[in-house]
Amino acid sequence: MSKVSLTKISEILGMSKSTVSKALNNYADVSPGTRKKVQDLANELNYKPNIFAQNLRSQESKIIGLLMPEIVHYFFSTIISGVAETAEKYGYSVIVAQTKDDYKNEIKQLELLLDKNVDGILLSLADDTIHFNHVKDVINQGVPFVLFDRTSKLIDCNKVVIDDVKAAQMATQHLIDIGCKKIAIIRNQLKSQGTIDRHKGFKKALLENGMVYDKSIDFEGRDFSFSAGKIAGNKICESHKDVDGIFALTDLMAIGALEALKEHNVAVPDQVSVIGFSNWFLTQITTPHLSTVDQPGFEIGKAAFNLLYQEIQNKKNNVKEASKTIVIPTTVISRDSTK
Amino acid sequence: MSKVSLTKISEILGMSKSTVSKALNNYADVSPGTRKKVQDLANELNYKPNIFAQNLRSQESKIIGLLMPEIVHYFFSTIISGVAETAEKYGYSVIVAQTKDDYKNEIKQLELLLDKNVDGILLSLADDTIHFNHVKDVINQGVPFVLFDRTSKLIDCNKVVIDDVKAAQMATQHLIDIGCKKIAIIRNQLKSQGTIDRHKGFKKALLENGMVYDKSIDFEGRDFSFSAGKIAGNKICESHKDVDGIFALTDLMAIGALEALKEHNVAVPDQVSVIGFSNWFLTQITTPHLSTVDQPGFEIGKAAFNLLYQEIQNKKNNVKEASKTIVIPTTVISRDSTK
DNA sequence: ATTTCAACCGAAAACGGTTTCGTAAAATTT
DNA sequence: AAATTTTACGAAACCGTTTTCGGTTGAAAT
Repeated sequence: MSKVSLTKISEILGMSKSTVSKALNNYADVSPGTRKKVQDLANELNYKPNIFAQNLRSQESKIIGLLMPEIVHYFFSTIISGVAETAEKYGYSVIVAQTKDDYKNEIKQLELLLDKNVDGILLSLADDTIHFNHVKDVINQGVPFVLFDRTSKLIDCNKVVIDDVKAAQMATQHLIDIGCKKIAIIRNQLKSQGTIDRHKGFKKALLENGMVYDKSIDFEGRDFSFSAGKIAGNKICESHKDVDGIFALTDLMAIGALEALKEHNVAVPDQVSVIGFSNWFLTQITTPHLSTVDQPGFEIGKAAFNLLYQEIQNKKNNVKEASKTIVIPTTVISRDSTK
Repeated sequence: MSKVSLTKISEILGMSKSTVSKALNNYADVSPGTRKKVQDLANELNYKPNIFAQNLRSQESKIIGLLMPEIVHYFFSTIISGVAETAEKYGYSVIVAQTKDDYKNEIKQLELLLDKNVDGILLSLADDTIHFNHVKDVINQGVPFVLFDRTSKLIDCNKVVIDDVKAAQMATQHLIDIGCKKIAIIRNQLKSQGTIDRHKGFKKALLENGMVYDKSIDFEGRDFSFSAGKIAGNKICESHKDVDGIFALTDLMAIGALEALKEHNVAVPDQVSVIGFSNWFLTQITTPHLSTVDQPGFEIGKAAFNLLYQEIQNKKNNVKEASKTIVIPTTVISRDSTK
């Protein structure tokens, strides 16, 4: 409990704290004898340098901030995991915070992170964020900063994303490949870039395969939820019996549709194939197990930290680099809901 | 970008940094005139006190560490959320780390948190942690410390838990109340305290209702997984057709059992009722929706932080308090898998 | 006119390290 | 033996705050 400091050690040994510091940090200008004396005593007293003092001197905390829409969310929790594990390798710790998809809160949480003097910030934008001054301010202050997943073209900075267009296209292509002739899409309002791009990818796949995009089986839910998926599923069962494939923009919507199909005694995948998006854990335990597109959160988190780390190094070395965007590849995972 | 410090402000205004500091911190011995001058300039220059210097002075970081077995885990993610939201109210941030249920890693992560000089630590023990010296060391160092969920009687400190015995008893009682006469239990090895207690609660409910505990329908899986639950479910369908109720110690096992029942065309809940444990999100979207016991992670996290905060205050004020254990109430949630 | 007492401000220590620079002693070269 | 270099150490500045403790004013009280 009795905090042992550099000064204390120097007093015990009767030398200056400069020498003690140098002995512990393996400076060349300290004799082997004194070095050993210092290190032995330091070990004996279980000396740990006071990190607050080190922070003050170096002006860095070795802590980064990770801010995202939700913590209780499979995808984002895999991102936390990826960021934390990667950060640890470089001696960094991660402060985690959530915006609850609220613009005002995003501003506040960003402020809180800056107040802690984190060495850098990783952010996934809130859904209703349409002004970006708070983000640009952070960047202009010179704080290393990386956007991931929910990004914006209006912000010039390093980013980590997936190719939603391509991913959605691949998912749709998968349905086509297994023989689906009439494919419905279940989605949210075309607000966020991700939704827009997935929708685009869906239509692209249809086009490239000479199929027509039919607006009447393009279902727009009020959100990304299970119940929104179920409502759409019900409509399909009731009014569009010729649909033999469903692409839902989220796993949750897909599972909602699955339940609707079950209740209408529509066999999956025999009568209708269903594919979701994200590869949440729960897709492995539905009946039938849900085909989906893997959106690798761990990899995204890992890449985001690595980019941020680069920025931190660049800042130290006073080098400027142009912003880049890393695209993490996605893969279609075929399970029992498509065949 | 040009960092504006107290000293800089004092130089511009031609006064001492003591006065500037006092003006900003509303000390009494500074005249209204100078106070205004200082505050105006501080606002104009967008002055933010350097938190590293403050940390060094106060020897506190306003950051706590949250260490738990897994991050990608519904229950634990709700705990992160509860801790983070509560901590924010008191100006604290939360560093999140995971042990991956590994004893060695637990030691390492604990060390890393201490190295960051966090003001306190919240820990949920790894499954294979059976020696507690690393934990006791932390406590003996005087670091505010609270155990939650996975705790140990061998560690004397503040704790936040649920009453597993009672919760399991209530779950079993629910099955009994709806008319189940032969209730199987699906569980893991009786290793962790949680498992032991839930098993105890199960037997207690049977006893209190004059029912016999039948060892042949007590299924021990190799872990808490979906597949372990499914294996048990299969055995029930094949060799114990008289079973009309299943209590699984985790939701995942319950859902595995559900799948097995489905594949054997056993109707849930008409022929067999199933109840799980934890109220993971996915219980709301299975078919049928799974009855379960709510294990309120958010509340647990909230209570854990509040306890830790008390400890931090007590440490500042040099008061010692006896350790206490807070028990967060659980409730049975009846859905479609029991009736 | 002297004492008393607020009111206001600043010097300096403290928090605990790191790092630059100067210098004395020892070792080496002329 | 003198000049030069190397080795080993310490003084002191610095990072940016907070806070104690005096001290200097001016106004009020005697």
